[in-house]
Amino acid sequence: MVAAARRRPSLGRQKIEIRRIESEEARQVCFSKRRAGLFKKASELSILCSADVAAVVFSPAGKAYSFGHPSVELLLERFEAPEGQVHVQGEGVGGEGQSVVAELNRQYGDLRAMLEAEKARREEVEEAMDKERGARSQVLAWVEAEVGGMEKEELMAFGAALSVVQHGVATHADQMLRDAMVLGRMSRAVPQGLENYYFHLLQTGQGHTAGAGAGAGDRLF
Amino acid sequence: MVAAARRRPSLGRQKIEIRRIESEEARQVCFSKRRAGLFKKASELSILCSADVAAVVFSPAGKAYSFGHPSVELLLERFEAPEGQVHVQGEGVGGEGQSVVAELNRQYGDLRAMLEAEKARREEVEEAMDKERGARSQVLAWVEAEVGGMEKEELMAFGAALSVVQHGVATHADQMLRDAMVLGRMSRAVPQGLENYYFHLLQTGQGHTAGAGAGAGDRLF
DNA sequence: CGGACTATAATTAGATC
DNA sequence: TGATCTAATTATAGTCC
Repeated sequence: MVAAARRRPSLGRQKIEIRRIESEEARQVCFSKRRAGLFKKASELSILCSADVAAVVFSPAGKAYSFGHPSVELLLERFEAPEGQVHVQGEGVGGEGQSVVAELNRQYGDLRAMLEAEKARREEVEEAMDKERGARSQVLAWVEAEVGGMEKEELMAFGAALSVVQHGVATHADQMLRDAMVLGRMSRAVPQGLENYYFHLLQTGQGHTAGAGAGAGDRLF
Repeated sequence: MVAAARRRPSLGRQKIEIRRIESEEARQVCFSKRRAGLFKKASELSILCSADVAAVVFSPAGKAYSFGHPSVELLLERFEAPEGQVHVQGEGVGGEGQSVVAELNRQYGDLRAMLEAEKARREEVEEAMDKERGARSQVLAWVEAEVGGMEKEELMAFGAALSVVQHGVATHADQMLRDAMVLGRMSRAVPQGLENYYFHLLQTGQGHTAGAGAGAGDRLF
């Protein structure tokens, strides 16, 4: 401490947003630290609560790291065990949606745990989202209007379908646009300002059957 | 202030040793809290570092919870493949996974992979379900979170797809639900938000298990 | 990449409703 | 069983080795 002004050793931990870290280096450092932290948490959980826990992590580079008690393989096997798979026996078209809903509810049961976790993150995201405007708010407004008139049953189906849609969008945005065009006669309610893009990108398209993925939810969805 | 000495509201967090919690009740509470925390950490890791992460937890009662990005099953498949991976098993009950973690961190050879191209990473997304408001707001909340992280291009596709979905739902809500159940085996495409915290509920032993979820075929729409 | 360090952001044990 | 609250324990972002 010779110099008069001693440089502060560190600013201490800084708050960061939960979004991809752009800096290659920082991302790598963070990966190492958090991976270790995750495994530690997993370990503590298994010990404190006598629970079996397995965690697998693939680094961006492709390396695989894992933690498992009793062993990853064993747990994964148990997890994949088809013994629990639900078999929607002959989707007896005769049944009414209601029974399906009931079945769904039963299946998801404790899925509520997930909502719990999501809630936490949602709050953070919500904040950052306030700044966003533009096309986003348009889509939202549109959805809000549409959803507003749906019945529970429809809402569940909608939610399920959204799950699938979202994934497709994130993965193949362009292709999605084309497919969507072909499949739907999107002549109807389309967020303003977005319709132009549809036509703009429309070219070819082979229709696909829409499949919905169930979202999640204790009793809805 | 009635009494002279006001009892302190709480002693605050207490330090605990990492060993099986004897109290049945305390153990259950701890399990819930830490399970949520673990999944959150897993989610953050996957987002911050664009890493693929999967975690499976079996409660002492036998229920299985899981988190996976992109999906547990997809990652498990990859994990099974004999690549240059390193895994460790924690001893959980009775052991201290701590040292194991340290060892794991050290274990890394120098294998690079080709998985890098596969990450269709996304940004932050979270969904919160306000049970108080009903399914409607849940769907909205999800969409809200989803849309917030999309790029313009994705947004366009999303908007396009939405109109199609909306139409389909309004017309065949029941059927869509059914399709969702049959098609979705809750594996591949668990969309963000629902995807990030995509928990799977299993019941070792009896009853049926959950398996549903999102995941239409390889392509959706 | 794994450690070490500092100061601060997050998590969560314990008790309550 | 879940949500809250308080206070203390942990996890870590940033930086250097």
